[in-house]
Amino acid sequence: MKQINIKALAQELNLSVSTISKALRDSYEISEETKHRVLEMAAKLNYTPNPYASSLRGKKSKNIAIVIPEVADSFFSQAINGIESVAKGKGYHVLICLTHENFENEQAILKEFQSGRVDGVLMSVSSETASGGHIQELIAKEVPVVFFDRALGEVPATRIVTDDFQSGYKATMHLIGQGCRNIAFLGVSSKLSISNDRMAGYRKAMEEKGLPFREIYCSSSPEENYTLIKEMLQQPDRPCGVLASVEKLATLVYQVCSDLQLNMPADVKLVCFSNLGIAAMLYPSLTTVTQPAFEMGKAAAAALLKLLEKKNTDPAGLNMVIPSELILRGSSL
Amino acid sequence: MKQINIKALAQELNLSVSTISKALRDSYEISEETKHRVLEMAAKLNYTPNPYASSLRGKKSKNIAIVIPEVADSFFSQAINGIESVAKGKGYHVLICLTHENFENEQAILKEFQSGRVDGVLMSVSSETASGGHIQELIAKEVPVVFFDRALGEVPATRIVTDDFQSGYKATMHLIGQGCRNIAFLGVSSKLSISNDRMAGYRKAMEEKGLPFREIYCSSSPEENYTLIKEMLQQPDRPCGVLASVEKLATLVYQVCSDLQLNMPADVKLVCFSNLGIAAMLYPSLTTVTQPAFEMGKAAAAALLKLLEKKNTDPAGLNMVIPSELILRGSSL
DNA sequence: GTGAAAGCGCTAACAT
DNA sequence: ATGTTAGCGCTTTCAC
Repeated sequence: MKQINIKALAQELNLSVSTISKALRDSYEISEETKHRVLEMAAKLNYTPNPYASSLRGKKSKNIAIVIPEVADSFFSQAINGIESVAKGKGYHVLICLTHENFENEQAILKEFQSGRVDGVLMSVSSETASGGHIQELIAKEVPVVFFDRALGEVPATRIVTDDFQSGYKATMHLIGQGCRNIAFLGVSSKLSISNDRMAGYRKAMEEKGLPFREIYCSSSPEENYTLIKEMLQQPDRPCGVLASVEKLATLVYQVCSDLQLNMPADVKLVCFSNLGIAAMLYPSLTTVTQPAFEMGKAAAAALLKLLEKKNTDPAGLNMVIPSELILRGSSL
Repeated sequence: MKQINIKALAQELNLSVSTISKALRDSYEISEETKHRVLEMAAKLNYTPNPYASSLRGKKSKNIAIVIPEVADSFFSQAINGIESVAKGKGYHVLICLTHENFENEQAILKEFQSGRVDGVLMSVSSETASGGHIQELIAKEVPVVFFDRALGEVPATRIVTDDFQSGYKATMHLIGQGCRNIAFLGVSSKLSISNDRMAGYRKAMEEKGLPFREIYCSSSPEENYTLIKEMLQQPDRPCGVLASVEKLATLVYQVCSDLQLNMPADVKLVCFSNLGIAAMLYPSLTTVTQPAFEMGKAAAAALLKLLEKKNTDPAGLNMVIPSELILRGSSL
């Protein structure tokens, strides 16, 4: 890297480094004419400020991190776009870090952030994350953390979520309305907020109708999950309705049904929390609880930037709930 | 950010900062015992080195960037995982930057990288990218660039691609074999290597069989593309076979067929370059040219790290082609 | 085997 | 309105 720096600019213009620095930052102390000359020369020499130097100096990196389990998920990829759209406007850079649903990875990433690499963190916890020590530790080092979608109850921080409970309830009621009495809930992990809230909604609906619960916790291994779901659908009293809490599980239900020659929706009706654009083109088309992914991303980023911009007041953070939408399609009709 | 630094460690242990620094980097100059003490104290105080300070000092950031059009694409999300898997092993951090298929965005991102923010760049150019000045400029500043999938011909750099020409040929031959004579090719942009190579394969096949070309260039606007595809499929001599060069276009074909009440595969047969895991569950299931996304990501990252690690010899870079696989499914049978 | 000191590029007091 | 200077935290000679 050969790099033009402020010193080079200063020499070129016969000015001091501080004048250049101030001019570049549009300080009121500098005359318009000088600013102009500096900007011109900077453009001419193709000057790009060294972000490490100013981060080191200013203790602000203008970087924020998105910590999520996976990028190959319709919800997360849309949420990323929402986050990006607001971060970019405020001059922040976005680091995307993947935990692969693994707690150790998540810990390592957050540990790394204690170094000051990022000014703040937006996160959706991994399905293995049961405790929030690593998050608390980061917050203690004054790096603000905002949860979106998957929050951790024990950590007092701003959280932008959707109405998981309500959606779980509505989705279940829909399946019951379609004649299902034996309905299974496919959860991701007993630790995960979204999974639990969605399940609580499911339970409420089942309870109201006097129907028995049937809950299956899946792991982060597709192979294991495939087996779990297959076993479930091979039983004599197999469920006729399935509510899948995440996209990856719905895909497996399709696969298992195909392999077992079960007919959707005749034999098995399926509803899934998903933002898949091609849900309508699946066979059968997939009934989804579609989350406001882009909006959630935007809201989360806005909340984080607010925390970064001003000394915030609210210690526990705000709590925002954006509703999801149940979109009925062939898999449950 | 309150942060434990080397100085604090030094005071705590009654050693000098340089000794600490050397101990942490496992220098041969430092006694085993001291190293041990330092490491212990570092762990105890939860020390995390300030990456900005060492980047500033060492002129190496240990960051690499992935510059891609979108993250909501099966190929890219798999490639990211491949890249990550090798970067992590070598202690590199990965920045994911999205161009949204926009040339100005791409320029701005690469310009930014002239600052030394990253040590190297892995990229798949946007569909609007026609010239490589911005890339050349970055390379001139000694930031190595490696292309994966979408390369730019005019820029001499390492490129990891798949056999686009061959795959385009094979896919077209398959459609012809299924009885299609009127086959349309949906390209992304006349500028894009992958689009052109895939199209060249298509042309070769069509030429061999004496069939007329029918090529449509799509934009980056889904709405425009929908209209384009709809118009194409509404014509009296509508194609009975379609080869889509990217995933996003295939989705639109499904949509248009559904809206126009056209039957796939009876009325329209479709083949698409895509890595969608749920291709088999679409209706009809989608015949795909599936790329070795993960492997390409790994290979690209490995190539970049090699460039970073040693003063490389090869100025034009290496050229690696990993073959794709044509997977026949319902949409073309 | 350990320490002192210079300096990476930038910013912000504090002069002038 | 412009310049001087001290340091952000780290690495790396060079000395001891």
